[in-house]
Amino acid sequence: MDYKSTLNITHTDFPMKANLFQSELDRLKFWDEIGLYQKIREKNKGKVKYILHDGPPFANGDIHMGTALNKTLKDIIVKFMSLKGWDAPFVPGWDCHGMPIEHKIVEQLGDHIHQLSKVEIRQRCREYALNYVNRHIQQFKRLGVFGNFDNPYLTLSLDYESKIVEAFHDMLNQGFITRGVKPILWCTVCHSALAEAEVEYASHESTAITVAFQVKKVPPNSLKKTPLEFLKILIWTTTPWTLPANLGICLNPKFVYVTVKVNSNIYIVAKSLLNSVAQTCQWSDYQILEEITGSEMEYAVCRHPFLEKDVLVMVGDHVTADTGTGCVHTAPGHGREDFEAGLKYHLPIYSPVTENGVYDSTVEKYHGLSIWEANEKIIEQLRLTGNLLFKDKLVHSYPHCWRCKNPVIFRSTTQWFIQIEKHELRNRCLEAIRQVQWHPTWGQERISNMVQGRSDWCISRQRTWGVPITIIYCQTCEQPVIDKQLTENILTLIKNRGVDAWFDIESKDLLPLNYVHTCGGTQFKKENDILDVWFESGISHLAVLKMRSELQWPADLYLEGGDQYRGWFQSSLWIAVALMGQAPYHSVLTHGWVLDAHGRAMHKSAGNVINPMEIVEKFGADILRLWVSAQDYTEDVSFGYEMLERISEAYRRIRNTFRFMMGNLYDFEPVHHEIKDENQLEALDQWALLEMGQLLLRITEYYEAWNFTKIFHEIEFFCAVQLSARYFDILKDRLYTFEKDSLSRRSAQTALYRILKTLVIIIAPILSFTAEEIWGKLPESFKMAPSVFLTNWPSTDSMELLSHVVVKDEWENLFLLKEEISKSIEHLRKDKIIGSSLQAEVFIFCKEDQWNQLLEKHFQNLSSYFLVSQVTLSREVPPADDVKSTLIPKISLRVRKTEHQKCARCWNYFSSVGTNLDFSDLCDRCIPIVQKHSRLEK
RNA sequence: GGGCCUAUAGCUCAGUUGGUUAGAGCGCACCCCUGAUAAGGGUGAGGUGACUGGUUCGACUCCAGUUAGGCCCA
Repeated sequence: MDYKSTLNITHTDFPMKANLFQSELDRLKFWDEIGLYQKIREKNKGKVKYILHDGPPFANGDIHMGTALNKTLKDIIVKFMSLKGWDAPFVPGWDCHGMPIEHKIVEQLGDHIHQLSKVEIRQRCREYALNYVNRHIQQFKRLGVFGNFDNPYLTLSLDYESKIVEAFHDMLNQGFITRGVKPILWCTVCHSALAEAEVEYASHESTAITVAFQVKKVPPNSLKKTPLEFLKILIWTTTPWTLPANLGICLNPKFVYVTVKVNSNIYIVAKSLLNSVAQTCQWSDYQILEEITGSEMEYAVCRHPFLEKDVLVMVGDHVTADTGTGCVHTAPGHGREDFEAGLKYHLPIYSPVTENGVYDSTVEKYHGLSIWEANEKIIEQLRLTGNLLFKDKLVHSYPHCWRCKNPVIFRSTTQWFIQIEKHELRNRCLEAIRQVQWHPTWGQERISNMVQGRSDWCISRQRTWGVPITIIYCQTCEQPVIDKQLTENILTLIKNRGVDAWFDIESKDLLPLNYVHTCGGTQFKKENDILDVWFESGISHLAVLKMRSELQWPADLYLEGGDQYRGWFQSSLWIAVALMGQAPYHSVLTHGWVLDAHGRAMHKSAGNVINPMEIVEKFGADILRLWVSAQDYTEDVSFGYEMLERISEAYRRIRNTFRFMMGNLYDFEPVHHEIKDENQLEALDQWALLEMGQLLLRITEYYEAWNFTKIFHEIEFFCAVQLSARYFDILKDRLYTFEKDSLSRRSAQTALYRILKTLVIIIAPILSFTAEEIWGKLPESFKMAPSVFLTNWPSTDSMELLSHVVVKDEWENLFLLKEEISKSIEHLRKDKIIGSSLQAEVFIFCKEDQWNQLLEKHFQNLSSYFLVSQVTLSREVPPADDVKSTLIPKISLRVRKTEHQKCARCWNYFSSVGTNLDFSDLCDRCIPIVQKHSRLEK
């Protein structure tokens, strides 16, 4: 007879196979329909705010793995805080201005660009940026990210732009912002400044020369054995045309230099480069006179090789010993490192080259001559003065203009700067850094070093797509006009018409009527430059946190990749400390880079780039989210398909665990069946609920500590070991074969019901789609809200009672013993004596009181806990030859095949099977149930 | 070249202040079950702790260096 119909077999329409890609779309639709984000806002209205301020990604291209990691981490935190009862709004943002977008548009337009006005070009850029903002929004939503996507913050919005202009003028008026000069990449053919991304490196032939600078003066006590009158420092350069702008020579402070006698001359070169210099200059015979370190030569003075001026000897770590002489010709107006050295030694940033690449009047000798033509003349001049030691052609990689393909130069131009030392700004930033919680803690050291070491922040860019630097100059004296009314007019203009208005308006329309500058000038012009985009994003805390009523300043948390120590963390900090006197964040959390399976960075050229949307399509967003949670994101994280397989396995295990619980609760009505008094629950169910409660406590802590990896492992362990292997396996007998409405079965269901409801909420911040899918499948009587995200974090009320009733050590011991029994049974199985463990009968020999107390306490249930036919306890010493050894020293075990018959209904091997003549294939536990069942059928 | 970071089983991670035989889950192998079934259970095999040297009675843990990799600079 088939007794299956008399069992309580699981039933659920929650599918085992997730088919995430499709089912996630249904969840998205559901969230959209009920307006979930707004509902969460309403639910937590009035609660304490928790502000995670989103750093704006650049509105270009599709999102990459790093963006996916970043937004998912933020989303997990925001969802957890919301469930925990904080008012945690999330306003996503985008960085919309900047060179890459402008570059794309300029490329698209080609020559047509000359027919368009600045405002028209800007309109194209705006459309381009907005298009990508929309793409990003779709992609973030697809990842399951919750936020105010209907009203994000955009750096190109009118509100935001006017806040940028306002902040700029605030800082200008407080003296933080000033003009200065700085060398930048410059194309002398296009007459324009270039960004690093706008140069192409190509092969170029230069003339490399070795030049001698006569030493005039050395620091006291530096050189003792070398006569000064013949002493020269040798430099090597591939840009002879920069020699007129030379103001110094840099040595490496740590290098050892030598003075070398060659015929009647004495030269200084780095010791390690002496051989190569001697070879290059073809010295047949030379003699080392003395050694000296670079730092000992600091502040020596040399004579320029062909101009009437002295130049300074400096030291810098940028000086290398791979080529040249170890002594570096330094023209602060024509190179980045030269510029830095010039600033350090207070040299002028001298750049005597005009925008079309000819010398200005300060270089009398070559005035009006192109720098390319001057190269030969300068070499000739050096030869005449006897300071040219060697000349050669050198083919090397050199920057060229991306548009006209001509070689570019470094040339100094007037730029706007934030003065790092003004009003103690640097020190105040360093102090503000100490007030912030940095995670990981080394972040504090990292950003402090950067803040400590950086030079003035150049905030001007010679581009079109950005927020203009709203300054008016007097054409007579070339000075910026500082006037209160002017500033107000500018701010009003921008607030009303946006920054595009700046490009249309005449400067006289902004100035008071008949304005005369202090110098007497009456003609004015507008600044053409725009602001660095880092300045724009750096004011987001002012433009967003301070301006939106649902947010607040400062933020509780900034969470970005480690590259933002240099970027947004810092730009935001400088501006906040300057204008607000403190950091714009209480805490900063950073994550690492997403690398490929081999730990290499993802690059298009390496062909190892993985697109997160592809992963979503193939595996589902929840798999990606689970992957995020499994990683220790404080370091770089690897992404590979083996790992994704592991993650999918874990996902299936978690999903099936839920499926089992749901399948066994099909006939459970909480109002009627839930056992409210924990004391009435069966011991095993009490244990399971205590485990659940303790897990809840730990997981809550881990969420609060942003330690999602631990959550992943805990959840996986709980599902695989605590529930599936331990609890459910024992429970099946009770759930399937006991009378439907028996107290024992309802006890098990009560536990499952509570575990299910707790677990579904605590996985929701990570497995958002699956949690919502489960929630949707729960009977209405199980839940008090339409979405899992509108519930509250589970309570731990029952914990106290349970922790008194349940002795965890007892259970750990029981499970340990079960493991030992399994090992013993494994031998019988290997010998083909039994198959299922239910066929085994166990004898436990133990003389130890504590163990016996424990075993006797649970004696009624031991066979069900151990999944065996029968357990016999004995205090006697077992016969030595018949005993399986065990890891528990005080206990010996003996297992053998049972002699009992298998009950056809519950599959247990009980002594009662076969004793009833009417039901010869059933045990005495099943008989009344079958009888009742058949009565009901009649 | 500089600042900061990383290196523990095939994968993801644990490892209290240096102290027995370095743990877990997954995967893998073998077995069982067939009433969670493209599921479930059991057992087992996997680690020169990147490498080298030092401190120590004792080092995965502390120190130095090397190698490989990452971010940001230069």
